[in-house]
Amino acid sequence: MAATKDPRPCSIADALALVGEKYSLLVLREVCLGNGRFDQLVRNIGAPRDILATRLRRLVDAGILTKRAYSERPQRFEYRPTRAGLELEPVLVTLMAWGDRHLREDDNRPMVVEHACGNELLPVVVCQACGDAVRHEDLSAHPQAPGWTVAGPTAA
Amino acid sequence: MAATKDPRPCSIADALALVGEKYSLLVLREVCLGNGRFDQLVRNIGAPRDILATRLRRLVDAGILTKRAYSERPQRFEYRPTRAGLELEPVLVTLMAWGDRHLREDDNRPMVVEHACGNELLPVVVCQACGDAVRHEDLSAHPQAPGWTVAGPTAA
DNA sequence: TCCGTGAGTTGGAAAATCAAACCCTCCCCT
DNA sequence: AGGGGAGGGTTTGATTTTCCAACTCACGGA
Repeated sequence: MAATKDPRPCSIADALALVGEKYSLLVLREVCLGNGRFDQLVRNIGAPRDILATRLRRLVDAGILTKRAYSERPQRFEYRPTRAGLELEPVLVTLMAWGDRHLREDDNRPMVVEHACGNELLPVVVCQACGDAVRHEDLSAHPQAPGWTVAGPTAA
Repeated sequence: MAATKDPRPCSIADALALVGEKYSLLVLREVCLGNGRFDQLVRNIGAPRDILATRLRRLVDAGILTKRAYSERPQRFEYRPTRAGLELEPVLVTLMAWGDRHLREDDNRPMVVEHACGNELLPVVVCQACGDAVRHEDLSAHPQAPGWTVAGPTAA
């Protein structure tokens, strides 16, 4: 999976190296929903069991999931998100909202998420400093390391 | 790439079916930075040229990228994000922030993004209704379709 | 004419995925 | 004591993808 010669140091690439493989983010979805058992994951995700076992090992090694026994004798396990894993949930809900908007005609969404405030969750990515929603035109990229060149209006 | 029997209708899965293949989101990163030419993409992403060609076709077909000629005679092309593509940028910056926080010791980030407000962009995913940052404990999932079962505190 | 650039395509070896079957441990039923 | 689950994986062999290097084609410039 390692992009053998990615010349760009990049946290997006690094993050995707951990969670960008097929099924990994769906595993996280299920685990965040509380469906952390192997057979649940197989059924709900539709992944081959061997692949799923590989992904789970990777995610545990990466510190995104933990494996806990929910029963000794017989030993039975459950995967749960770590804090780092939970912090990927905003990525999931943002991706879900994008899919709802662009991949479906209005309002046959497969799932609605409710926020503690009582409203349906419509996730918006904002700038922490000013609170404004992030729009492409308002961003400019500043590479900190060699290997980067950016063109156009976002140039350093 | 299609998960042949995913029993869960899910916009996260659908979105990942389009942009979840290896390199696709890195293509979007580059294109959002203004580096939309084939050879730039090859160099900056480090992907095999044939795979990249396949990904670009898929992303154009999906309406996430467009292919424009920036020169006739000789014909030279450039890929640019569509509106739908630009709306994935919040996912990218959120993922980048996660990688910066969890995958690097403090402050050798490869790239800093500046927001129009003058501050460094720290993306936060908030609930549009109440403005609060999204935290796992505040969410509850409500499946709208058959095939879903959720366990635990987020149950329907 | 020869070289270089941009934008891919082609061919074959190497790696990852898939589906189905299998295994092991325990528990329950009789 | 035997048989039948369930849970949590591993094994096997066929199918797909990826990977890499080399190649193509169209131009433009020296």
